[in-house]
Amino acid sequence: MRIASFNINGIKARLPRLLEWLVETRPAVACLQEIKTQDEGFPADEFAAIGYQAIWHGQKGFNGVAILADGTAPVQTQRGLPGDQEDEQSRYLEADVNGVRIACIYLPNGNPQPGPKFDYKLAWMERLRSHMRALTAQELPAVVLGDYNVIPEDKDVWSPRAMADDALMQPGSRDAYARLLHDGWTDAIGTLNPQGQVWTYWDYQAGAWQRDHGFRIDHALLSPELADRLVSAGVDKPYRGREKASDHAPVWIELRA
DNA sequence: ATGACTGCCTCTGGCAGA
Repeated sequence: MRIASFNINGIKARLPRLLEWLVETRPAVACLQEIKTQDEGFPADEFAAIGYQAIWHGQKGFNGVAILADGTAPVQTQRGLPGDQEDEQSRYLEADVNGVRIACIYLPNGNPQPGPKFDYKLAWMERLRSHMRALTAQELPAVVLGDYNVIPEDKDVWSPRAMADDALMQPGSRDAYARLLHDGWTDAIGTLNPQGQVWTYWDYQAGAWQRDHGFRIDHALLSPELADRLVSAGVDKPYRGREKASDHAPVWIELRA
């Protein structure tokens, strides 16, 4: 069973690329981030035409997440991250698919830091941790995957020096991410690539793709119940090099049965 | 070098992204 995540940076602009990727790699589940559309604009029919059913949480202009499942309807278990009634940003969606709890996240970027956007990021990460602890308490086979907007360690970025002031790799961001791992969650791609140097994002600017100036910010965290079933994990890197590509590449995990 | 690109909604320039 393959479960994938793709920050698509605009579902309208990216639809042909997205459909192509689904047909070519055929994940059982695909989590999408940055759909950048209101609920009414979500192209559910286009996905149904290639055999995927979907749930989504849109927002006008930016953010927005969705969960697609091959040949079955995702059963929604949560829409929006709990813990703050005031938070109206669409960054969290959760569903059960084939006995696995799937949480699709688009964690706040946090730049510029310091500042209110960074404070929001850290507060969001605290809320995420609380909710993930609730998931592990239920002893569910669960995966929380998506764009975490955190570079976990220096080996996960082409140049720690160039990125030193970025919100993605501040100690506060990294510590909050490390706490999730300490709680018992397994970083699938990180665990299978201990040497680092695996990227999931390359900036549009400054020839970052051509120079392979990337970093790893899209992650799949597995609950203890699911970690035992991990077979492999990876990045669909070539999709970053196609025409009209997203600035992220898709990431995926493969689970036993 | 206060650089570089892309998408969105549109006050077609300003914001957001990372």
